Amino acid sequence: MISLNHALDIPLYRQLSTQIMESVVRGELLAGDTLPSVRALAGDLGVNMHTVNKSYHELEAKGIIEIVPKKGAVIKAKEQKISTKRLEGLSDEFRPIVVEALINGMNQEEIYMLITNIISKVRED
Amino acid sequence: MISLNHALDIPLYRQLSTQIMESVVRGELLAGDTLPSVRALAGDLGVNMHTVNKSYHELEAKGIIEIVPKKGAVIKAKEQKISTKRLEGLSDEFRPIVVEALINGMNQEEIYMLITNIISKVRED
DNA sequence: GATTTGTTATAGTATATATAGAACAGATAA
DNA sequence: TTATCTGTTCTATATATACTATAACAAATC
Repeated sequence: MISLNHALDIPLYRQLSTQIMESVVRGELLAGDTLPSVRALAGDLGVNMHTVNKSYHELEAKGIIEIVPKKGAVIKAKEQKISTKRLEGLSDEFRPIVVEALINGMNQEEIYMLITNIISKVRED
Repeated sequence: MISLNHALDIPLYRQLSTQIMESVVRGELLAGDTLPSVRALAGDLGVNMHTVNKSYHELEAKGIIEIVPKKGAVIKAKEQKISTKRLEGLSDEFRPIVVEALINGMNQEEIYMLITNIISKVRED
């Protein structure tokens, strides 16, 4: 179930993208599955159609779904090997948070455990 | 040396905060050291005084520096144990990026290696 | 033929980011 | 003491982003 929180300082369209990605990671959404139409999902979530549309296009840019005009959004098969470019992008995103962890006194091992806990949580929910 | 990139979609004040935190992690800035005045640093970096001021207050909110009005910004001693609240905050920040890594085909071990590489880079620079 | 689809366009509001200039009061240095 | 520097506060402007709202279009579907 998807739930958006207007109180967070995380954009609604991004919250939606992340939750759809988590569903894919959990195996709830499989390659070939179709996402609801932008209007239908917007109605369910109580947000504007354009907000859902923005999320879908973000997911398409990440290579997670394929949007077929006049038809729908389909989950793509997971990639086997991560591209160097995407790996660099992830590194840039991880870096400032890793720095924050280090400055708060966490060592490498503790960061590993935090990552492990997060992966468990994602798979649980 | 601090360098801000106007082309990135990362706010200037946040780029500054992150780079100061990296200097602390590297041991270039030690507890008790004083940061340049907001006007002086703004002049060096070619940005507005308020931008530096916002960065300093962000660092103060994170517990990294202490701003003494009319005097300056001083690096605080590193905390020994991370608080539960801050750990939850870090978890929330890590989560969407971990999900992105997983969805791009990375497994736990590969994420570990990425973290290790990032830590090395931060300490090198 | 009617509905649904993603797309495109226009418009409005709110917030965030960054700049600019001015003024204040306290601390520091000459 | 005087002058300078400090962080703070205020007003103002410009731009970008986020979100909503409404409308219309053409193609696919029922």
